[in-house]
Amino acid sequence: MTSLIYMAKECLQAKGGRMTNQRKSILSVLDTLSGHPTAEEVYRLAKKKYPDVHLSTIYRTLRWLQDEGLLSTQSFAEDTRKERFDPNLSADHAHFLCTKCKKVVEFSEGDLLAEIMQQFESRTKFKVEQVSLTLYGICKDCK
Amino acid sequence: MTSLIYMAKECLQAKGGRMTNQRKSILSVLDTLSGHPTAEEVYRLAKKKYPDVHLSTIYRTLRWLQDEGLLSTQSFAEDTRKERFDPNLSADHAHFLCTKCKKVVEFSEGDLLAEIMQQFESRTKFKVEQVSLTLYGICKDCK
DNA sequence: TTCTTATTGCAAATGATTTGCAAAAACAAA
DNA sequence: TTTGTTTTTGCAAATCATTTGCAATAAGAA
Repeated sequence: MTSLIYMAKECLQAKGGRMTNQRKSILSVLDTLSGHPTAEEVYRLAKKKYPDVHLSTIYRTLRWLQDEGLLSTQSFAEDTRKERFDPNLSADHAHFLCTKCKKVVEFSEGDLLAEIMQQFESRTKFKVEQVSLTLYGICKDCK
Repeated sequence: MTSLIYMAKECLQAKGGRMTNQRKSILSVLDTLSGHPTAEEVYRLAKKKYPDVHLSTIYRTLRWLQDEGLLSTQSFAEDTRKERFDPNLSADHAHFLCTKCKKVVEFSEGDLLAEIMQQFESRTKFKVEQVSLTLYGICKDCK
């Protein structure tokens, strides 16, 4: 799997964009992180590598990566107003959110999701383009 | 199925709350509405019945109904910052959102959702308390 | 009708995210 | 390396949905 940094560089080259220290720090944070961070979380971590990044730069960079299709966003019932950024682009995964520790766990569920889409399409004649499946509960560690 | 208005009155009686004209107008809007309105939408409709309602009263009433368990909230990828209020309390339904006309369609899917929960629980040893399934696409009318 | 206390209107606060703009930094070209 | 062009940044102010404090209003019991 190619890294975010690499893919981002390709986008920049294609459009005459520039690789700044700020972007480098943000990309490396996203590359090493396993979860679904909020902008604030990315901000805190990116600051360790490049203390002068401004929060608005985090937002701009995250939004840019999203526009380039290198990142998707989720919002969970826990806090619907706060966006979470998901570097895992494969469409065939679902999420589990622990309501205690707020941890997000991904699980690939490609077959199931595809089946749900097909069933619903044939039953309703609607055209389904995307499925979002999220489970809420308590993770093993918190039990 | 008992109406929202009726259930709300019961809640009021139990706790010495009061049935105001504002609440009546909001409840009747929710009772007749079929979709998943935002606070703004409830506001616009409630104003027709009781022109002096203030938006903050809408929010307070919606939140109150939610706390009483008579309403649940959803947020959809279309606009993650805006909450939508769902008078359908049965846990066993999923949503389809048309990305063109923003219409929300509910479909009962109890068996499927229960099965997903059980499968995931036995596979991961996590405790699943809630499942949220949302499909996005184009509805029949918009095709 | 009166009294108590829940509820409202309003304006101001909040919190996440976005935007305008002048200053700073990339990178291409010289 | 210096210059020039253009992208990107920092910062402060704007936005937008939602919440809150408080004095004024109105339910509903007595």
